[in-house]
Amino acid sequence: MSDFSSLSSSPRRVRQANVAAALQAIFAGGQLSRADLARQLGLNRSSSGNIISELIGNGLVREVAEDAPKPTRAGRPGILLELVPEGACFIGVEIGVEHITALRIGLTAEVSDVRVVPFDGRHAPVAEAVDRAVAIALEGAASGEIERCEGFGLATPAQMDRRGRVRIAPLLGWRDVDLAAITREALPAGIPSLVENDANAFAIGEAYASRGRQRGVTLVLVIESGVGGGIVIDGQLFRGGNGLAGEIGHIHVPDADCAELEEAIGLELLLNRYRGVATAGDATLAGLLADVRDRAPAAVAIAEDWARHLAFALVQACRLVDPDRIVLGGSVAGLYPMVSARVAFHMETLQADSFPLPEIVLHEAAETGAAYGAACMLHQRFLSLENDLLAGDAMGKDWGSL
Amino acid sequence: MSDFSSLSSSPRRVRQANVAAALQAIFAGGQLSRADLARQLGLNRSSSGNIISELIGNGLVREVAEDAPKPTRAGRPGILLELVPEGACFIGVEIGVEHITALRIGLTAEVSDVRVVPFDGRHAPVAEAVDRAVAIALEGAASGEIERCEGFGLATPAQMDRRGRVRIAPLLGWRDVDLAAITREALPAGIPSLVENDANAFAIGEAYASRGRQRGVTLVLVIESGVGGGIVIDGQLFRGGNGLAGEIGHIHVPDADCAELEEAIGLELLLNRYRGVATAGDATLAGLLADVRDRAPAAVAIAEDWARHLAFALVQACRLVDPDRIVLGGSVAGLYPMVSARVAFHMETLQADSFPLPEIVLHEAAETGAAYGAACMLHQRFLSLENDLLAGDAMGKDWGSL
DNA sequence: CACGTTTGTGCTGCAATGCAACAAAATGCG
DNA sequence: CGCATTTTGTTGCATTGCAGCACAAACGTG
Repeated sequence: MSDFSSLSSSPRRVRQANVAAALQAIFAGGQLSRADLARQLGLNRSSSGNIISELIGNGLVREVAEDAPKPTRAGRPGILLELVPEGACFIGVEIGVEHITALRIGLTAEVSDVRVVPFDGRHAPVAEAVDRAVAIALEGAASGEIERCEGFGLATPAQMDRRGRVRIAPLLGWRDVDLAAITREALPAGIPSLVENDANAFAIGEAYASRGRQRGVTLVLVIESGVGGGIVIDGQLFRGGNGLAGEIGHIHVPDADCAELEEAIGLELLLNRYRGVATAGDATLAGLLADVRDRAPAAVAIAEDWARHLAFALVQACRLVDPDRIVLGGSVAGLYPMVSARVAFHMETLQADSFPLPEIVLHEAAETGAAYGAACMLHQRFLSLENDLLAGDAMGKDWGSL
Repeated sequence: MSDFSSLSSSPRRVRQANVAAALQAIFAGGQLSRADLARQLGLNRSSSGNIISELIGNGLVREVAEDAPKPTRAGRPGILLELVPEGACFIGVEIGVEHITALRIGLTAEVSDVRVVPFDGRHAPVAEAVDRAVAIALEGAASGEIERCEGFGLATPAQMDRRGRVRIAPLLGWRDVDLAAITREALPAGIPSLVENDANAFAIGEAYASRGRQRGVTLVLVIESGVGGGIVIDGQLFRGGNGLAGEIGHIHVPDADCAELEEAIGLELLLNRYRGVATAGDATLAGLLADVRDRAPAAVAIAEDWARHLAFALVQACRLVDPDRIVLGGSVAGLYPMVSARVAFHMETLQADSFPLPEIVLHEAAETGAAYGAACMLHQRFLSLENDLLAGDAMGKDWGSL
C-alpha cells in the first residue's frame, strides 16, 4: 500500500518547508534581503523575517558585514543575508582502487579540507576500508568541528541498491555486503550517513557545482577504464528501477572492433592503440594527450576515432534521455577539449533532424569529484531539512521569548 | 532567477495539500474509512473527518451505500468512502491522421463515452481540426455534464514544447502553431485545457491504467509506421530538456538493412518484406499476424527479425533509463505476444550481466490510448488540485456553519 | 449484559501565516 | 536643509488549519 503521508502537511511541516525553501533560496541566490526572500518565496515580509531570525539564532544565516555597493535605488536598503559557511559541515569520502579521498564542505558548499591517501582498495575487506576512510576523514577535524558535522557520505565503485546494500563491487572485491550498516557502525553516534555509487555521486557533484543550473537534465559520464554514468534531473539523481539508470558504458557502438562503448572509448583501448605509436617511452595517457596536442598523426587518428565513438553514444543517449547538459568526467575526458569540434560534427551529422544539441562541458571537480558529490548529497538533504536534526533543534529553542 | 514559491506554503496551501492527498489516497486505495485515511495521511482523525465532510459537500466523495462484508473485527466499523464517478468529468481527444477519437472519464477514471469519427488529418488546417475535435467531444455531453467538466485534453502526433506550441507535426502538416492557444479559444470559457504529444499521452495513460503501479519507471513504445515513446517516472511524464525524452524511434539498430529502429520494426518494413510472401491477397498487418500465428515459415522469419531488433533497442534503453516496466503499444505491437520468448531470449543474451530485466507487457488501452491518456493527465492534475477551480469553490462554501 | 475496541465528532489550544500599522533609512526635489 | 516618497524590518492582531482530548455510537467477546 502506498504511503501518502509525505503529501500531507501540518503546521510543523509548513514551517519546515518554509525554512527549507529559505535556505535553498539563499544558497542558490547568493545574497538577498528579507524582503527579497519574501518575494521569492511568496510569503509575507513578517513571516520571512520570522524565519530568518530563527535561522540566525541557529547559526546558519548571518547578515553580511560589509556594506554592499549602494544599489542607488530609493527606499531603505535591505540588509543582505548569507549562509554561514561554518554553520554546518559535511564530510565526503571516496574509497577508490588506489586512493582514499576525503574532504569537507561547509554550508555554502565550499570545499575546505582535501586529503588524498594512497590505499590499495583491491585487497581490503569492507570493514577495514570503511574504518580507514572514517579515520582519514575525521583525522583533520579540529575539536568542535565534529559537533557541527551534519553528515558523512561515502562513495565507492560499487553497484548498490537504494538502501545502501552493495550487490557487487568488482574493483574492490566486495559482494553482498550492507555497506550502509557497516558505515553507520564505523561512525560516531549521531552522524547521519549516506553511501552511494561513485559515478552517481560524481554526477550529483557536477550538477551541484554550478548552482544556477540545478534545474534541467544533466547526463554525466565518467570515462576511465570503464565508462560510468549518471543522470541528474532537477538536482535529483535519477536511479531508474534498479539503480542502473545512466549506465552508458554498455551501450552498443558500431564501427568499432568491440561492441560496447566502454571498450571503444575507455583507457585500455586508447593505450593499446597508442602503444605502437608512442613518441616517448611508455604509452601513458599523458603521453597520448601531449602527442595529440602536438598533432602527431597517429595520435590524432586515435583521438578522432575516440571522438566518433563518443559522439555516437551521446546521440543515442540524447534520443532516449534528452539532457540539456552533458558533463564529461574521468581522466580520459581530458581528450575531449582537443576534439570537441569533431564530436560536435559527428553529433550534428547523426542528428538527422535539426534539434538543439545539448551543451557539452568538461568536469569541474577533477579527481575529488565523487567525494565532493557525496558531500553535496548530504548538503542537499540538509537544505531540504529531511534530516531531523535541525527540526529537533529548532523546536528545542525557546522561540516564544522573542 | 529560480522561483521557490512552490516550495513555501501557507495555511491555505496546507489545506489544499491535504485535500489533494486525501483524494489521491481514495483514488489509489479504493474504499477506506475516515480513520484509515487519517492513518495513511498521518493526520488526526478529526482533521481527516473535516476534510472528508468538505469533499462530501463538494460532491466529490460519498459514503458507500451497501454494507461492506463485515470485517469481523472488534470495534465500531468505519464507514467506507469512495469517489463519486460523476463528481467531475474530463474529456480526452486525439486528432489522428485518419480519425478523431473522443472520450470522457469520470472522477474514478472510468471511461464513459467513446466515439471514433473518420477524419482526414493530413489536409486539415489546425483551427478546423481543433474545432471539429471540440464539436465531437461536446456533442454527446448532456446538458449539465458540461458544467462538471473539469478539463479538455488534446493529443496529437506533433512535436511541441512544454507550453503547447507545436514545432512541427509532419503527419498533420502543421508547423509553428500555438496549439494550446487555439484549443483554448475553441473551447467554452472556463474549461481548463491541455495539449500533449500523442505518444506522451499514451504513455501516461498506460501508466495510469494500473493504479497500483504509479510508482516506478515505465517506458512506453508506440509502434506504428514510426516508433514513438515516452518515459513515465512515478506517474509523471519525463520530458527531458527539449521534450524529446523517450524518442526511441531513432535509436541505432545494427544488423538491419536500415540504421534506425523506426525503420527496422515499423509497419513499412514489415509490409514490404511480407508483400512477397503473403499467403492471401494484399499484404496487411492482420494477414501477417495470422500467418505468424499459423507458423508460416516466411512470416515467422519476419517476426523473429522483428523480435531481435526490438530486443536490441530495448536493451539499449534499459542501460540508459533502466525502467522496471516496458509497455508496447501501437498496432504493430500485436506481434509481440507471438515472439515474446524470442525477445526475452535476445535481451538476456545481450545483457551480459545478470541484471533483472524489466517486465514487458502489451498495452491495455488499445486505440483509445492517446485520448485516454490526455484525459488521465487532466484527472491527475485535478487530484493534485493544481487547478484553481476546486480551491475557489471550497473557499466559497460557507464552511464555518458546520 | 458488561467490557474492551474502534470509529466519528465536537471543543479547545497551538502553531504559522497574512494583514495592517509604524519606525527607520535611503533617494530626490525644491 | 527640509520634506515627500519609497522600501525595509518589526510588532500586534486576526485567521486558518491541525492536534489533542473527551464522549457517544457501534460492534465483537466473554
